[in-house]
Amino acid sequence: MSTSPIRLRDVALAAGTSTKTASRVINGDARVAVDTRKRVQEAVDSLGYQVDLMARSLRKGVDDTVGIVVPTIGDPFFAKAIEEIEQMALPRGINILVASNSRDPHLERKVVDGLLARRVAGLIVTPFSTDYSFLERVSTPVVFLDRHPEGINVGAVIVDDEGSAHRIVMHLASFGHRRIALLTDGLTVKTSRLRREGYLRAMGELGFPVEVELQATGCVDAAQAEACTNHMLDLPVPPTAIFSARSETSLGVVRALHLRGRTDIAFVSFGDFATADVLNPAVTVIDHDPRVLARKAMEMLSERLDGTPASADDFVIPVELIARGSGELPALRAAS
Amino acid sequence: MSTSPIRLRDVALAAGTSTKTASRVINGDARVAVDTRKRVQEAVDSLGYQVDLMARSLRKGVDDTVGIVVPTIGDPFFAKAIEEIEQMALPRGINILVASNSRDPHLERKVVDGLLARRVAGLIVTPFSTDYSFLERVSTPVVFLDRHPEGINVGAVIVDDEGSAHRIVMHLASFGHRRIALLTDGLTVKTSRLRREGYLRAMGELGFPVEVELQATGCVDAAQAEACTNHMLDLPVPPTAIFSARSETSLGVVRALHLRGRTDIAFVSFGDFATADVLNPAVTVIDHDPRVLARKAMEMLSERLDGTPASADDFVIPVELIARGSGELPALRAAS
DNA sequence: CCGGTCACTGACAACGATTACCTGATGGAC
DNA sequence: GTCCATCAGGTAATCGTTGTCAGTGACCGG
Repeated sequence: MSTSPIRLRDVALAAGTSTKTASRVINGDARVAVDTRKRVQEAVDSLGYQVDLMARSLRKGVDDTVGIVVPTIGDPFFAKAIEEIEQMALPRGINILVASNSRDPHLERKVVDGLLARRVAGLIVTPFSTDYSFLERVSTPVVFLDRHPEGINVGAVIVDDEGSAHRIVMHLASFGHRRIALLTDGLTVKTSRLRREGYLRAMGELGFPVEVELQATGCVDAAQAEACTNHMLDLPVPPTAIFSARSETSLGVVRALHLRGRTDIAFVSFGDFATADVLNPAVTVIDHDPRVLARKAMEMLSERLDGTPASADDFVIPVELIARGSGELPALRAAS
Repeated sequence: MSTSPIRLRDVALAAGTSTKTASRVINGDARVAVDTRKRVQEAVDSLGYQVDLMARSLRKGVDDTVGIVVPTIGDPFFAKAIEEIEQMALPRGINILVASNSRDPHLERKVVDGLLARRVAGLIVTPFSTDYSFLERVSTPVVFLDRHPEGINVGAVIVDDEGSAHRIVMHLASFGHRRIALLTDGLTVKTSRLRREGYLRAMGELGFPVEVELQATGCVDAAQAEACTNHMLDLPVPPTAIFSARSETSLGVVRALHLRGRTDIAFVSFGDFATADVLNPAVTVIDHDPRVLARKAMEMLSERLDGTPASADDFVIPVELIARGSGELPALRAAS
């Protein structure tokens, strides 16, 4: 059933040349006589030869592969980022290795080490919380996505987390809200910390009281966000507005609000999601587009692969607040 | 900045053994003296040695890697499938290579060849429409996901597409619908064909007229599905119920229905999606869970890697119809 | 005391491609 | 006619690891 694999030497034999010449033809080296080139080409075609990429990579020292590390692959935000990167890599003949750190810093280190051991040409990482100083000893180019890494002085492709969060709160306040709740991922995640800082700064500037019970800072997934939202709605004096700091937690918030029929509560999501504009009211969001971030990250990695040295500066992707209705609901009931 | 990589020979040198013995220690070979093992271990730790997986793979002939080919990575259905597979592979030390065929049969062939050239240990493929007979000449184990492949007599992990589609139509009919519209992907996609067959069979059994204008069979993405839905709603006699054959097209249908305020139209989606149960009315779906399919596929691939021969039988994952409201709306206006 | 088994170890080749270096031929300049 | 530059192509080393096989002592039963 299975045919023995065809090696370069078989091609060379068939074409009546040495492996070196065959190699030259395959790699597009100009210094081969037209006639010889043709013979090799024919041999390649008729035998159906395919380069053994393992062998090539071993010899070259790097694999034509880019590793991507994200917290969870199934999260649509990261899935779209991966898709974008894969699309950009395809024409260059670069394959994509995906790995998740499962929100575990220890595992993250292992996963990154594993990819490095594979001699990937480059790495795109959404850092979770590890200390990344070990990467300074590594020559593999790494680009950080969505979060600035800790322990290493390398730039990342990010958005203005703090400023955007600040803006969301200001937006809600302009519609009369004072009791504004915050839902974030765990605070070990850098983006969560920054978005919370923006929230706190805005609340401070507005002179609004910052209440602990209005901050849910451990919402890892939609289910937890839903539980937290329900809990807040059950407070003696519930919030009149909710700011969800991640699109995945937003799904949980939406669920809670809709299932309880409390769509009168204002809501803004940091990050868009499917059906956000279909819900009633449609959800106001910060347009945090993973594709744009991913594209820039891959561009930077490509440059790095071509020799451009790493920059320590972050690249900040501008984002917009898309008002769709849920964020513009007024605070009907006089705030506490 | 970048240190020269540490090779096995460096470890062997430091431990005062041969590379072979060092290799034995690293691979957990029992036949090494305790003392020697310790010395090698220490050398590994102090030097920070990491196996060069390229070299190992070349030597072994296979790479500890599984390739996954899907139409689009960003589609939540496939993203979740990839996630599940990655999670299962992680403890086995297997890495995941993802590639999309971008809905292009020609590209699909190239992508698969590329992965094979990389000597992946195995492949999980959602076939798009290529003739897969070329895989019969290949010894790499392949498991097909979600769709039965053409041109090769190998089983796949699928659901009962035809039967489930039939069931959806029957369900809608039981609420008085006769003018039931169908939205599918292109008919070159096997699942689209089968789901349409189920639709046609049910319509035939019910004695309902099958109208061409109620079948949109080229809805590649949500945007096209939205356009098709709008077109159908503009018909002189619009459908009273819609059956969307993919969760991604369902997003487009939902969009059209909600933006036009036509949530009185019954709707069933083949495949669940985020916020499906939050919408008003909540969307009735066939619970076509990518994780379950992916888990089974990876289990089959694992067995294949351990030597179990391929089976020609499909493995059919049972699915359920989850009634949430949208599929149980009555056909108010007397059907044509 | 000898042959045999066992535990441990190392030298060497091999995986399949690329590449540094080299050879032989050609042809034009002088 | 000789010499050198240039081109085509070959030989062998190499990438880092592991499989094969051989070899060294130690220990055991007879």
